[in-house]
Amino acid sequence: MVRSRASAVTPFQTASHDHDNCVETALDRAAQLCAARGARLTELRRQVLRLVWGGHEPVGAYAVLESLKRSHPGAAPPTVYRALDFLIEHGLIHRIESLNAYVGCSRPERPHVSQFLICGKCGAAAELDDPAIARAVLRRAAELGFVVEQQTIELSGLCPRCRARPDA
Amino acid sequence: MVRSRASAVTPFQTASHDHDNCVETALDRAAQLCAARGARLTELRRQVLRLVWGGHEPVGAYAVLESLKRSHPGAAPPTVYRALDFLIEHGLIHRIESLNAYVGCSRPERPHVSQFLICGKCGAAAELDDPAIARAVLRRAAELGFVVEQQTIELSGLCPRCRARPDA
DNA sequence: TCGATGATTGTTATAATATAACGCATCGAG
DNA sequence: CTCGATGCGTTATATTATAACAATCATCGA
Ligand SMILES: [Zn+2]
Ligand SMILES: [Zn+2]
Ligand SMILES: [Zn+2]
Ligand SMILES: [Zn+2]
Repeated sequence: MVRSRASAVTPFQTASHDHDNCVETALDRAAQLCAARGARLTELRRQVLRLVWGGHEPVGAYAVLESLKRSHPGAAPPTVYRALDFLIEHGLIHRIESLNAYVGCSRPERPHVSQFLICGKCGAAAELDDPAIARAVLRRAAELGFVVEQQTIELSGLCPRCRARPDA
Repeated sequence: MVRSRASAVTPFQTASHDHDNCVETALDRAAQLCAARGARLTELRRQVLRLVWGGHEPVGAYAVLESLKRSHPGAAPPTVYRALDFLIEHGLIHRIESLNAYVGCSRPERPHVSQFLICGKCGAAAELDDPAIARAVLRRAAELGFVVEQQTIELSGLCPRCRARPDA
């Protein structure tokens, strides 16, 4: 049996996770990517991206809006939705359909399909890029003559940490 | 290699599909299932189920409401949502998260996980019950110590029939 | 049969999520 | 500079879903 490489650890964050650094890294990568593509990561979009990256839990558009108003008093729903649209188009965040919420993308360098594990207890969402799942899905679709354009794969349940602690 | 049985044809409907019969069968099965479980498939719930089964395209709650009003003038949003909740609880319909819409379940006899192929052109949704996909998903989750409670797997794209016709 | 009980439905209001439409500002190419 | 495209402000509205409480109905034991 082939062993996973060291990088294939849990995609859920551990207690020692340095999230401030995590967010700064994500913002820097976003700036680089947008520059490379000629896309404008304006200050507004950057702030929305930072707010979506506030944690590893998906966050709703109106929650982003409330936070954004602190630094940007005139913000209204279109302000946020337009920024979210931009960030999604450029693969910097993903939309979680089953929650009507948004979460930062962990590998924005290139477009990809991903799968999400979403903990119902702590709210954390882990992004997977599992070739076996993608392969199984595409294989079956191909057998049926269906051309897949977009995949929404969201698994809700209990993450390892919440499973370990019986309650909270 | 193991060959699929004859029943494993495309889950998309063909031109010869007798949908009136399809709906009646679904309603009869629903009645039987509810009777066996001691659940009450009231006339209201039965009508909502019939409306959701109006086609093999997922249908929104407010579209159901508009249709329902013809036979049930006093209907309001809670009327529909409560019926939809009942039907989902008993596995008679599924909710499509990526569309905020509802579609009849093709195999309501027992609870199951399913995957949906949704055509962006004609709107049809086909329900799969592919063990390979389910296995790949559960396997990866288990490796990560994640307990899966619910699966949302929705693939949008182009169905075989729409792919065949270049345009419409 | 009667009435207690829980399930179902009626009704009104409101919450939560998302988009339409239009105008102004800004930026960069030519 | 001027034009055209993009970004953003602003107001209003669309779409999806739920809260809360009253009225009615079904069922079943006393
Ligand atoms: Zn982090
Ligand atoms: Zn049919
Ligand atoms: Zn089903
Ligand atoms: Zn189609």
